[in-house]
Amino acid sequence: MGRSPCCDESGLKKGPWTPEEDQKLVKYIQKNGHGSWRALPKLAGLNRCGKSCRLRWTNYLRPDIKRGKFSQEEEQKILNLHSILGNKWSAIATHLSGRTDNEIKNFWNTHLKKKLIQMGIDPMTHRPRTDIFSSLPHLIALANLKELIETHTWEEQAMRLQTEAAQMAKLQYLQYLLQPQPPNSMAPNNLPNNNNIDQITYDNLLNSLSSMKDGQILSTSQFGNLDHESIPFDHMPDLQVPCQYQTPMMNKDMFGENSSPTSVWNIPSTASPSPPPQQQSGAAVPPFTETSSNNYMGDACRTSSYEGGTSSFWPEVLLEDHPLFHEIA
DNA sequence: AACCCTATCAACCGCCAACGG
DNA sequence: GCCGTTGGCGGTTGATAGGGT
Repeated sequence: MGRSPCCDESGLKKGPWTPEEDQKLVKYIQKNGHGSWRALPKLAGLNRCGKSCRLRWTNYLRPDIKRGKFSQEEEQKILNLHSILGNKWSAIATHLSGRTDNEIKNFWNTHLKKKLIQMGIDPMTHRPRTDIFSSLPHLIALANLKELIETHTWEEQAMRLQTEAAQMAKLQYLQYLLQPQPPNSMAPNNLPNNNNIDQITYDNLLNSLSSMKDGQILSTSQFGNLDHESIPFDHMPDLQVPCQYQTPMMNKDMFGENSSPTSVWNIPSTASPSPPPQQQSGAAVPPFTETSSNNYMGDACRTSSYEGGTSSFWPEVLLEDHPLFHEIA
């Protein structure tokens, strides 16, 4: 047993492909199909290894490849899929027609990963980060706030502080909504009896996330579509108490119109545990169940028991917990 | 203009599973 | 069942472009 020797063979060309080489490869495959990749280079008159030819074809020359910038819709889809599938780039690519796994991987590593980190969300678990670095943007904002105090009136400071607090609350709410939760979740008694956190709201949240520019720190305007009409901000303080919800395991546009029932984000209106979501036949991804949760999310989902419906999460640092907050206030 | 730094992405590397003799 | 071959995948690298100083 051993690695394929094809790439170790000396004398074969490496590095960027020339237009002539591309032409040879395309011409050959269009005429004969690729067949055995190992045999192809010789047959096509290329001084390359089969692996290099395969990669060039699948990542660049294939006629069905879509090039150019990723759309907001694609970006949102990648975020959704990555939260479920992790770094399974080829699996993610199957849901984005015309995009290669390599392209998606690059896009993730250069854009989306950074964006999530900026938001204080762990790009691997899609959950709020609790380490010191995750709070950096907030601390910087607070530092800026402190600086403002020295140059502004008390009224101006108070107004500014209020805005910052609202911003933090919204950030927390966003993070809370993005928090992966297990099945059989309990609804907190103190939330309104409605289903406001549904697919549309979730889509809005992800749109907010997607529309952020690289390096941008959250601003209140980023949540423009999350107002009192669409989400229960009146209950924001309650979000710090232990509570659970079912989470969306997939977005409706991920698998087309017939997505799994788990694509709807339900907040049960009673305190009784809700049944686990049922899987629809043909769903590309299994429903979120305790036994399969390892494949989806982080440890918390895997290890928690939800029979009794009681658990806690959200180890988020509150704005008022920060020493600077009191110093300013 | 020259240099440096950063972002981007095509291409490579190494590992692994599937397959067939 | 063993072993070699092959294709596929995810991680990483390095060339290049573009922006900033």
